[in-house]
Formats: sequence, C-alpha cells, structure tokens
Amino acid sequence: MAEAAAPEAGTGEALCCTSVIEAPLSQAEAAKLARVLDALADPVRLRLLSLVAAQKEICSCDLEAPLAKSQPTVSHHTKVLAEAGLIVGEKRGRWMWWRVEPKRLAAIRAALGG
Amino acid sequence: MAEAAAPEAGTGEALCCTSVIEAPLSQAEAAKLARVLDALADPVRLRLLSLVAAQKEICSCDLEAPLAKSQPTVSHHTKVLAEAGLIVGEKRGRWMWWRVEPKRLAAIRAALGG
DNA sequence: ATGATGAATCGACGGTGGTCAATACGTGGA
DNA sequence: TCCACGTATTGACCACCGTCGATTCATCAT
Repeated sequence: MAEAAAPEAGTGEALCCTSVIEAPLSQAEAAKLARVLDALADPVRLRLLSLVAAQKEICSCDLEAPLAKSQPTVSHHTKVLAEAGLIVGEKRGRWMWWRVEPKRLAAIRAALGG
Repeated sequence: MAEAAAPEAGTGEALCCTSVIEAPLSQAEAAKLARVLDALADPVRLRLLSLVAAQKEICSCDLEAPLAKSQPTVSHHTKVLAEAGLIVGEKRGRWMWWRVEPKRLAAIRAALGG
C-alpha cells in the first residue's frame, strides 16, 4: 500500500473551534492539536523545519549534513512533518524537494490563542 | 531534594532569537523550544490547560473529573505544564490552585512565527 | 495528639518514539 | 539493459512517557 506522507487533513482548516485559552477543548480537538504539536515537539524536526523555511525549498539530501543524522532518520522526520501538514514535498527526478506550509503554522498559532 | 515544579527558565523570555521560519535554529534553541512544545503535545495536558484558562483559577481536585484521570496522573500533568512555565500553582491550605501564564503561550506563538 | 483530606512521590507496567544498519524501491544516465 | 544514485521502508534496539495503585507528605479540624 502507498499511503505515504499524505497529510491526514487539509492544511488550511482550523485546528480547534476557538483557541486553547478561550474554551475547554473537546477530546477530539485536543487529540488533533496534540498530534500536530507532537510533530513539532522534537529538536531535530524543529531544526529541519527552520532549514526548509530558510531556503523556501530544499532537497532531502541537503538536510543530512546540517542535521547530522542518517538518511533514514531524515526521511522519517520529513515524513512526520509532512503528515502533520507542516511541510509539503515534491519529487522531481531522483530528488525530493520540501517547502513549508505557512498556513499550517498559522493555524497552530491561532489554536494557541493567536 | 525539593526542586519541585519550578519552571527551569523565566516565563517572559523569548524561546528563540527570532522565529522558526526566519532563520535556522541552533541546537540549543531547538532543544529549548522542543521541551516546551512537548509539554503541550499531549491531549490530556491540552484539555487541562484549557480548563485552567476557562476559569482563570482552578483547584487540582476539580480537574480529575473532567479529565477522567486519576489524582496521580493529574498531578503529573500539572507538574509538566508548570515546569514548562505554562501554568503556575499556588498552594492555599490543602488545595492547589492553578492559573495560566499567558506570556508563555505568547512566547511560543512568537517562536512559531507569530 | 489524632484523624481526615488533598496533593506529591514511588514503583511498575505497557506503549510509543528516535535512531541506524540493511534492504527495497525509483529514477535517470551510460 | 544495466548500473549508479537518492529516497523510502523494514527490523531491531534502547530510552522515554502516560497511567495507576500504593504510599508518603502536608495541612487543617476536632
């Protein structure tokens, strides 16, 4: 099967009705928000995200060195971020190019009371 | 030893120099941000935080029922959130009262590009 | 003092996540 | 067609986390 790294939900949708500080979250809202935050709550993934954002587009092979991680590990982290809708990838030839999804980050900020 | 639930850093400080989407994060910045996000990346803690925020002040004993968790589990989660600087607690008599630290949430939003 | 109540800690269990070596998959060039 | 290269997946290992029962600690009332 090839479910790959498709984000489970649209990246433009709100993560919860209002925000965490405005009203008690339902279990479903909390679960959804927690999943996205979990993707961010890792130092390697945060640095990966910042590297992608810094160049607007970057190849997977150019992430191994700055992150000091093996190729499988980088692939794992890009997949996690992609499934969370924080980055999107496009395969061109043999290379995988990544870019950030600013709307997703904005949705997280909004859920956090932005 | 009694280090208890004291936040490891001031709750008013920025979590990283600029934001994740502006420049590559250093390992230290990424680690610091990841620690705070990790405190948030749990559905029970997100709901706990929203419950505290909804009432401006709430007793630990009034969290067990809505969260449907045991007293030790609630105590564990409040400690994690407090160490992350997201909530602050004050013991009055036999009861522990919690309130949110809005500045901390704002710092996270800023680190996420707010 | 003694007992009652609320909270924190301890110990243990099961589940999950980060990591890498090895391998499989896809694409493009010779 | 065959090989080289970049990527994705598998399997395994180790560490960490969420949870709860049992216990301990702290505070107040009697």
